[in-house]
Amino acid sequence: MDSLGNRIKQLREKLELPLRTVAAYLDIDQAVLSKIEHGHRKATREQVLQLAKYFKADEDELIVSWLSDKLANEVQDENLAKQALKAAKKKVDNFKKKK
Amino acid sequence: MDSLGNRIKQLREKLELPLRTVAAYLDIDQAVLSKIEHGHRKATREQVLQLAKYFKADEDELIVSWLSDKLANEVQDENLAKQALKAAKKKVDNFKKKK
DNA sequence: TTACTTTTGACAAAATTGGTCAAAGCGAAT
DNA sequence: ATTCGCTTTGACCAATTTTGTCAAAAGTAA
Repeated sequence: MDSLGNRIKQLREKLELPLRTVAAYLDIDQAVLSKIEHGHRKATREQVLQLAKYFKADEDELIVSWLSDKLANEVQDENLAKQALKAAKKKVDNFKKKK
Repeated sequence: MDSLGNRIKQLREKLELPLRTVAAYLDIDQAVLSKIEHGHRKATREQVLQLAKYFKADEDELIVSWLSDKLANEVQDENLAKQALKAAKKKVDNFKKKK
């Protein structure tokens, strides 16, 4: 699974579009999009959805990519990252049962 | 795996201490500690470490509890939570290899 | 009721996020 | 070597979120 940044960079380059064009569609400065592609900034949820639409890409795939970036980021430097992810999974499972 | 809040509430009640006392040790208002115990506020990393020390509890256990709370929280309402966690795990594994 | 603890909500300061803008860096074409 | 368009970087700013205080309300036990 790629980072969201890599993924949208691929998509953009396949169409040979400049940052400017895609950024305009998202209504942000191209600088921000550049940073998103490189993982120096996080995209917002809304932006991910817009990007999926724009590139006619699978929305779920991009969301998973985006979410997992956030998760990975949050624990990456932690020694206990793996255990935390495992425990988080259980918590989420449990939460789902309640509904 | 319990939430951090539950865990420290257990620890505090076993010693029959009021919020006030533990909060004083953390140098925060008891209101904040109450909220942390109930999961209405997140603790800071530093606070988790202080709590482990205070209660002579296992630091790693509390950190995992705290981290997994954060992770679970971030994806809890997402349909794709499970897939995101799975993908995050791979990303973290990959990251570790690089070091 | 009184005395103590806990919970809640309004508020404020500090930190983080999400953006703009301008300048610098890079590559390809002339 | 210069220029042209695209990309990257960094300084700065506004808006949002976080982290805490304080005071009052709600519980609880004597």
